[in-house]
Amino acid sequence: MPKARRSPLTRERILRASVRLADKQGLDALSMRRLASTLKVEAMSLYNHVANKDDVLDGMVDLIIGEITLPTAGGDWKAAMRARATSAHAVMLAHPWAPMLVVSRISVGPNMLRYIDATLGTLREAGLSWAETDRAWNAMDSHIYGFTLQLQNFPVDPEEYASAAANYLPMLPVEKYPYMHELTTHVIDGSHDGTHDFSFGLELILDGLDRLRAR
Amino acid sequence: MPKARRSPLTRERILRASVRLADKQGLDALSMRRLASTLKVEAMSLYNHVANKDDVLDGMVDLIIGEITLPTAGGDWKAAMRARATSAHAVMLAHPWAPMLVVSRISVGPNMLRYIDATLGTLREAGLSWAETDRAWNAMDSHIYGFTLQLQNFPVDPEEYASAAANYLPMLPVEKYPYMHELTTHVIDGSHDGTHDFSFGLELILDGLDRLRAR
DNA sequence: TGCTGGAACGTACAGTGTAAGTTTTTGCGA
DNA sequence: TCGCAAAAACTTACACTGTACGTTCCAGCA
Repeated sequence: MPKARRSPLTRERILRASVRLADKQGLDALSMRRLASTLKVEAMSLYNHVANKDDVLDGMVDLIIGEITLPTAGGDWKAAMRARATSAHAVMLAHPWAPMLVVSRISVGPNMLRYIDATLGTLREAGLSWAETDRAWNAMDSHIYGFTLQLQNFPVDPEEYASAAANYLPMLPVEKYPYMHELTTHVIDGSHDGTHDFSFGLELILDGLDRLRAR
Repeated sequence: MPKARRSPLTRERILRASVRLADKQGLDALSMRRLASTLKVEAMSLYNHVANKDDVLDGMVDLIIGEITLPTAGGDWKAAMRARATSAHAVMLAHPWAPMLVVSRISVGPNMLRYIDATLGTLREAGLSWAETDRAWNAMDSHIYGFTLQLQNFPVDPEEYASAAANYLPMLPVEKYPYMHELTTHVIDGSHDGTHDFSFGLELILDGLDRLRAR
């Protein structure tokens, strides 16, 4: 008689479940007990496969970094950088817990290392010096993480933003905060949609790098 | 007989103690009980002056935002933006817990509002449209927060970095991560100090904005 | 058939934020 | 100076956290 054998717990399954849970319920909801329960297991059983909660978080980061499309050196470096930044941004929007986690720990997972190496390679082969490559990489990543983190405090939908702005307006008296007040009115009346454009800052950086390269 | 009267607890004192504790012991060490004990008081007494822990965190953010030197419109906008970005960066280095908190919550404290208003005003008076002002502000802040957050995972001291790099090198086999490997060797031998320069990315953005303005 | 190693389980502990109830301290009017 | 009300501190309690430690179960091999 074939007994219902429990499907084996693995590090892989645990990490996938973590990502799913954090995506759906938020990072705060990710506790070892809750994670275990989604896998129909007790909390302590997880520790047979992962070292501790930090290990889980590290694993989650490397897992989703693997979703970013890698740039390839040799072709149009600007297009490659634009593509990788946009992809990274999109991945982090799909996993809102990710940017916070990425910037608050040193990641040395295989996906992360490959991702960094591909980025450095593209910049270097585009003609930047090593120091420029390092700083260009850092500047672009600052934009990616900084922008994505800031975006998470804003309603993405322009209409939603307009109505949210209307609610905020009373907190912004003209005499105290004249510029915020006026900017907000422009958002409300639709003459500025208030959308923060990821590519705006990105293109400033890319153009600047291009001029650096030309010299 | 004059009894030793306890100095009165206030929201102000609580927030200052929070900042001090977080500066010294890190944000993780900031619990309501520990915070209370530094004030020689029980945890629940704090709730007579602050709504809850989130209120404390919000207050801490606004407190340190007040340390940033405000830009003023009318003069050299680029110098003003450079000064405010550098000041913001410096403040966040002095309070390493700050950037994380700032980007993970919507701040509407008086200091924050004044800070934003001054920034928007300077950009607007420099000749940018409202949409450009909004996006320029966002791009610069992305750099400030993103850069500062990334910096916190790196040893600040170049020598420290060089020796840390030597430790990392074995994790970066040439055949798998050729570019990271070579960059690391340059850091080790001192031909590139590995320092990530805050002004590098900032100037790229400022120059880009200047060209935008000129058009 | 019995043993062994691995994996899941159960219990326990120190810590968290904070609701609710109790006691102490303080400032003020009589 | 006294008495009292209100403010503020304290105490207890609860549900939750990560995880150390010890027990139990079970599949695969001798």
